[in-house]
Amino acid sequence: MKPIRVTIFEDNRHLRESLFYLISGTEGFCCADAFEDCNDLVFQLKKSMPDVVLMDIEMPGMNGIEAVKIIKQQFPAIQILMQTIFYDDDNIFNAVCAGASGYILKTTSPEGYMEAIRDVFNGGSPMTGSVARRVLNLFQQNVTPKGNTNYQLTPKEKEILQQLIKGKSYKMIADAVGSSYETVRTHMKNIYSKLHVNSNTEAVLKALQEKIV
Amino acid sequence: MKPIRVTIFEDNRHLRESLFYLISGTEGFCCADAFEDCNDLVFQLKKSMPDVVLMDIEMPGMNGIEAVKIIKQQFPAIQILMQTIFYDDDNIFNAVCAGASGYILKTTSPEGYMEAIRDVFNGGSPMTGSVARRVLNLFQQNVTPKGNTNYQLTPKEKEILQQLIKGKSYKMIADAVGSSYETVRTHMKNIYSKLHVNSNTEAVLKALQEKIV
DNA sequence: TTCTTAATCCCGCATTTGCGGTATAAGTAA
DNA sequence: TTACTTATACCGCAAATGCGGGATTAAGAA
Repeated sequence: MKPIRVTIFEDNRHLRESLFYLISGTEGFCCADAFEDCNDLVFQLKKSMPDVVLMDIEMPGMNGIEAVKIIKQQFPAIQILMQTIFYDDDNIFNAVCAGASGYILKTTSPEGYMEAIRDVFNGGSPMTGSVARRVLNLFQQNVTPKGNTNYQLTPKEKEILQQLIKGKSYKMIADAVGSSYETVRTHMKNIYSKLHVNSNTEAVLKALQEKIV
Repeated sequence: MKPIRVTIFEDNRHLRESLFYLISGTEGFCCADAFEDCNDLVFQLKKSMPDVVLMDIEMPGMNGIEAVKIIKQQFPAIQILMQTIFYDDDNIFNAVCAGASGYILKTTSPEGYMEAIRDVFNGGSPMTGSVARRVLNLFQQNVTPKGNTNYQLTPKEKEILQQLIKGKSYKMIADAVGSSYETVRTHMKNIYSKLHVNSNTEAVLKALQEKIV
């Protein structure tokens, strides 16, 4: 069984060295390298070829989020475990979007660290319950803005609205749904009235936001 | 210190009773009730007033996801921990959207169960690394559809596009950005040309989809 | 200095849209 | 039967939009 190769990016020297010895000293792991910043990021990674990168978010020079983007672009196979001191929604959000796979706090125990590294390596996304909660909150906010409000659109109206949010004009919609231009206009009037909007852009916006379609 | 009150919804009798005794027998916990289905869900919850609900996804009658929606609507303070046999993206997605706070597998150890219950109670979202990974994947898919294509919009053009996707008319935009109506029209022409669209609905659609704004 | 870009503004015209009517046929609920 | 809803269709008009021009100014780049 090959050991899991880990490369560390962490500006705090004490923590960096502690992690280095922790990882090197654990059966089944191997600390390929440890850097204090992301200079020569790509070059260093090419040399050390890690399975897992342990990335600090707060660093001088290039920050951890930027580094994650680059790593994921250049080495999509590398799993990235973020470590940070803070619970910061923006950072969590950005790290996740950039492609980080796990997110742990620096207060995590040595055993926790090793388990998290093993977990990301095995395709998991280790994160403490509190970080996960924040991710879920962001998820709920962004992915399901609402979806509860009911505008009582008839099937035909929904069909026409669907066409509208594809960017079609009334004429094209009429053609698409097999009704006359004037009929589409009538339906649109009713849709606008039900959605409480008064322009096509507002209708598109509302339809997309509230996932009426 | 008050014990954490837990109510179980789980159709498998063996597991339900095991969990009941596990929770009741653990210091600091109290199993308020245990049901095999979600009939009289609201009534039962009013009676048992739990802090945490342990909810099975696969159940006869009302499924766990529906139940979550109702619970979150009626009792927003109750934390819900989903338990399931499967890793199913759709279920994870739906449960999260419905308002579940944690997601564990039934193969979790008794200690794991208790820790997860404590974690949701304390505002965390316990989930195994593999579940978290699926949530993150869904997150990345839904929240960052693309974002790579670059249309070279100038700052002013972006500003105007931002106003447009709020549903404003040219006149209102002119007012909002402090330019004349005619200037806005000129910018719009350029925006349309850069985005390769030829109507405001298409522009809104493209702007929202590709997160140009 | 010249060239380019971004931002500003105006005109005109054909088309589209928003909104006010009116009206008919089919199906459904009271 | 009598409403009500849904879908259908048309007219007219004011306003908004899309698109073709042209033009000036300030700021940088070559």
